[in-house]
Amino acid sequence: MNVMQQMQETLKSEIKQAVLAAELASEAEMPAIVLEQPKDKAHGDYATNIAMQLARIAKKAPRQIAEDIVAQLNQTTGSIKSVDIAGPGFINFFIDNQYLTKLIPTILEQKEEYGSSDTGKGEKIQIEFVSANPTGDLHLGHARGASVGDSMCNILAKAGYNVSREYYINDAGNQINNLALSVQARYMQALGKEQSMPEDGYHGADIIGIAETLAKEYGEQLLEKSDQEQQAFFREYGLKFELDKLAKDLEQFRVTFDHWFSETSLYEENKITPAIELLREKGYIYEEDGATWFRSTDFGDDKDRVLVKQDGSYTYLSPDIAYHKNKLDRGFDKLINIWGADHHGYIPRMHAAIQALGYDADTLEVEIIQMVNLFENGEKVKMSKRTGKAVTLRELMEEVGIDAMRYFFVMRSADSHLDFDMDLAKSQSNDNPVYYVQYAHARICTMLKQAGEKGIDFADYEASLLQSEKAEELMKKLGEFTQVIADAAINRTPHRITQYIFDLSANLHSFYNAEKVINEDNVEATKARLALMEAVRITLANGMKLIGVNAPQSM
RNA sequence: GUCCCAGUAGCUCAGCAGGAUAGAGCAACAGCCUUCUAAGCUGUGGGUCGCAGGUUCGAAUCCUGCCUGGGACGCCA
Repeated sequence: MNVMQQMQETLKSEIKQAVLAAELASEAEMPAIVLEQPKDKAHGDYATNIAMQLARIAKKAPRQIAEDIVAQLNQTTGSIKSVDIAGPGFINFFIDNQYLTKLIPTILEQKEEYGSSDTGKGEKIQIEFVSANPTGDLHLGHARGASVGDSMCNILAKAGYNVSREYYINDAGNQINNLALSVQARYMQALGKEQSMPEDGYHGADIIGIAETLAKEYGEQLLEKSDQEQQAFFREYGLKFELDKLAKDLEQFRVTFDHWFSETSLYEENKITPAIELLREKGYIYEEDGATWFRSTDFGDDKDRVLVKQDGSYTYLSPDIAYHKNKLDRGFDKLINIWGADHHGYIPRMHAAIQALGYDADTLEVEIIQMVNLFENGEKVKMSKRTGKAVTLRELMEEVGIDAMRYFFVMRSADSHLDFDMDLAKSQSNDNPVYYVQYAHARICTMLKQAGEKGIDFADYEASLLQSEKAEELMKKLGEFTQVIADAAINRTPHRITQYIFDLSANLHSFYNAEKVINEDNVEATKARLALMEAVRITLANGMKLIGVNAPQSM
């Protein structure tokens, strides 16, 4: 807890004591004390609506209640400068913000650790994200999922959760057979032979690339194998190629995983049938029309779901249930799946499965990432995985740059559709918000460097010299960082981090324009300002790291 | 037909475990570089928070219905 949070806690407990002392409510009736930061400075540094909340309990007019509270308030603690009653009954607190200067040594000392908290209390959370089929290139939607997922992991870890990142490899279904057939067809074509693509084949350029490599390396050798052997070969080769490429692209995108979990392993280790049998023992399974059904309607699903088809093969749901059972068996307190919006209809049956396995529905949390629309030259770019003409993650990284992409994909709330404006993301201009933030960081680096060149060492500084309004605003913003991360973690809203670093950057730029940091005629004040700058730099860098954006020394 | 998401300034979006005069960026307009990077700053204008009810001292925020846009509703994955 930093000084700002301590300050707020002190204030809350003072308010509570005053309410009790005024006999307005008993301990049991006491509502949660809400402190907010008013938008208007005339309403003080903090305000509470407690008087309105108590109106019904105390059966008095809010303004009268507010007066009773203020009369009982111990104003000598908590740096309270003055207290006002305003509006319908708000109590406004004006604080002596000198206490904020204590933040600076804290931040300089904690460095990369600043912003951490134990909010999560070590809760074991597994986050599964991306999990794109290894049948082609990652596209725009995956890129958003990867950005949001990775940022969420970083944020939760920083807020004290024990996070495990996982990628589920769909390497067992029909799509992999199609992959093998597609590679085979392209291989034949590469050898100059007439061969049409399978009906649900993958038309991406990457498949053509695989085939050309194979044609070059093996010539017509592979045709000597039996059709079955060829299938197996193309399947394995294609899968390995696609997986390596996925991992490499994601790593370049600054997204890594603790575990890559193979669907095939569920088959190989015979995990699926036992999972179904477990549900059968619990009475959630029945046979009908030659198929095996899961009675998911017991848990609010629209209809029951088939687990084993008439032909004896599993539906997709079966390995998924086995997979989630496996996750739970690994001892996670909570599972978070990050899915594209097109899979949201799958949520009720998955929640049903979790409950049928004997867990609370909210043990599994599904975060839905809404669709991304790509705009170029003011026009919407149509995407199609079938024709392979979708814009890929790799192309975007080359064309747009990773920093801008990572920033853009988390800057909106995940449940809003995102319009990705290529021209804006590419533009090296002040229209591009990622530069605004990076520029703030680079500006500070320049100042620190120049101070160093002038021989100014701010190891010993007196933070209390920071008394200007702009400096105070900056420090206030710095103090919010830990709580912002905690809120972003609890609410699973990584976009709050982009908002925060944008706001902090705005404060920095404003400060920069209002005050000259390095003034050799006043070395003591200069040192204090340099320490503040370093604190801002650390906080900005920590924030950018959470969303996978680089913090440049210069621009 | 059922379900999910969205509808807030000209545009793109925050705000939504209820709070005071609803915010930001872009666009428009007016200013600020002999001074640490102007990729910056300062200011102005701009809103029936989709519509209609309801709950409340108080609703953009919660509830109900409706309208519009997007998506999902397979013994596909």
